[in-house]
Amino acid sequence: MGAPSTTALRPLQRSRLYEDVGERLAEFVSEARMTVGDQFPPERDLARQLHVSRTSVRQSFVVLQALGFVDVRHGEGVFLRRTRGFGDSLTKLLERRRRLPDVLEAREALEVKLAELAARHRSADDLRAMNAALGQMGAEIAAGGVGTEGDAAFHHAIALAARNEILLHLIEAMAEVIQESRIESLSEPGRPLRSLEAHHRILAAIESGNREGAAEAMRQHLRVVADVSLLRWQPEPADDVDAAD
Amino acid sequence: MGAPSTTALRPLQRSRLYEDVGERLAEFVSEARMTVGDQFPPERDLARQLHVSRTSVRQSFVVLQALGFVDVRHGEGVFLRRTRGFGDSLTKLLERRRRLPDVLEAREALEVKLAELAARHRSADDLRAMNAALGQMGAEIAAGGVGTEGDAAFHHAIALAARNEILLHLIEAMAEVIQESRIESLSEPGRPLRSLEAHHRILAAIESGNREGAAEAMRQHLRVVADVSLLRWQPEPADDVDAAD
DNA sequence: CATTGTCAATGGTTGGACCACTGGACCTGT
DNA sequence: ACAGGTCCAGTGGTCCAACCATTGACAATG
Repeated sequence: MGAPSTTALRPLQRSRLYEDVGERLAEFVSEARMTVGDQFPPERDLARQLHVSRTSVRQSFVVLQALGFVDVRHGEGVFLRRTRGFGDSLTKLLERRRRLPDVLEAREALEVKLAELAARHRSADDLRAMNAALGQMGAEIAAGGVGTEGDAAFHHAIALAARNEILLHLIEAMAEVIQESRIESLSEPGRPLRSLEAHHRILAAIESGNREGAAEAMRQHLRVVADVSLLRWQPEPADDVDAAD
Repeated sequence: MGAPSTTALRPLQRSRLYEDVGERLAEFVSEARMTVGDQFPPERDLARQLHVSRTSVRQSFVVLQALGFVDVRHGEGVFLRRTRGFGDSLTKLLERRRRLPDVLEAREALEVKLAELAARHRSADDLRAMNAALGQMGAEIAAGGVGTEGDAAFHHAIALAARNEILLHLIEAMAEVIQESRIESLSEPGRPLRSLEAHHRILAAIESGNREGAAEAMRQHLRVVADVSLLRWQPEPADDVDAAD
């Protein structure tokens, strides 16, 4: 461990072949000016031209199909299904820190709606879960913690109470990034208690079935959270050139 | 075509092998009580037990990795990354018609926020695109059409103007299903013109930078659309038993 | 002209071979 | 004993060659 941390000796990471192939295919789509519905060259040709096995090409297409970018039809060929964001799946997008403002805005869009729906659909069990989460958060804070677990549990309970699988899926896809901003926010002095109070207001609105009130309480809460997160946030210099916009 | 339509002779459709393997793996995860971080059996073993080639098993894992469910580590093995919704990706969720209310609610959550952001960030180019879309929609209607293309172009232009890649990605993931409801809605007598008027109100708010007004105009517009769609909507009986809820 | 049969093109699957990486067992000199 | 190095079995990564299954077009047939 005594050696200086050099740039040259950083761990070299080899990407998987099918990932590289996927990138080339993305390049090809734009170079060849392909539009939705167009057909790709046969797998065998692509394999020959890229100097990889057909297996690797196929793995790429399997992934691209799973992500909804292409349409693989037995006996016909492979077809382009949508162009936008061919290279960046949601996961990849979320990995970039400099997207934090985007994430916070998206979170607000989803959670405000979730709170509104929760106020409409909440059951006795849902309310119990939310209460338990707040109890947990209080206990965490009393024990000297910042209450991240209780916080996460509360928001999750609301998402479940909203009874909307699509929204639940979307918010869960962003769970990891949201967790990061949550930790930042709750580490601010005085924040845990203030957040806990905001949560109680949200819960009260949901419990009484006040949809607009629940939505508004959630919006206020998230704006504060976002504000704190953004203060600590330093945008990274763009590591790639996405000139097109 | 004179033969009676029998149940037995319906076209049999084979799913892809790696999809079946994926389902088995999902079953395995729950049967084996696997939790996050646990390791899967080696690919070779799985291939032998499932009576498929190792290639097919690998294709499954490649897809599962792309969807974020597993972690494939060269030289080590394959590990479970998250349990939630192993079986149902967003795509699969969206394929189910009986989720229409969920889709419409999710759409409202996203598009209302997009309108608000568009009112803040719109450039001259954005406004031109929106105007062009409304022109196209008007032309379609004048030509006897219902204006679906112009409608789609308008909403897309707003999504672009919002300058939020995450939200853009989310709304695009739902583009297909939204298009279906769009067609239904605009097929209603008198709807195309009424929609066009609503669009003009939204555009006016965005153009003047009135964030709250843009959000509210969009909300009103979508509530009408949702209302009409829901009237025609017939929930399908559950085709699967998801008892857990 | 409609129907049927044939066939080339293309994706789907297989089994086996070999390479690359990881982690632990084992050896070795001190 | 211990630190260090070596070796090796296990595991994922890639390739190849062959064959199966499906599709669409075209020729042969009536």
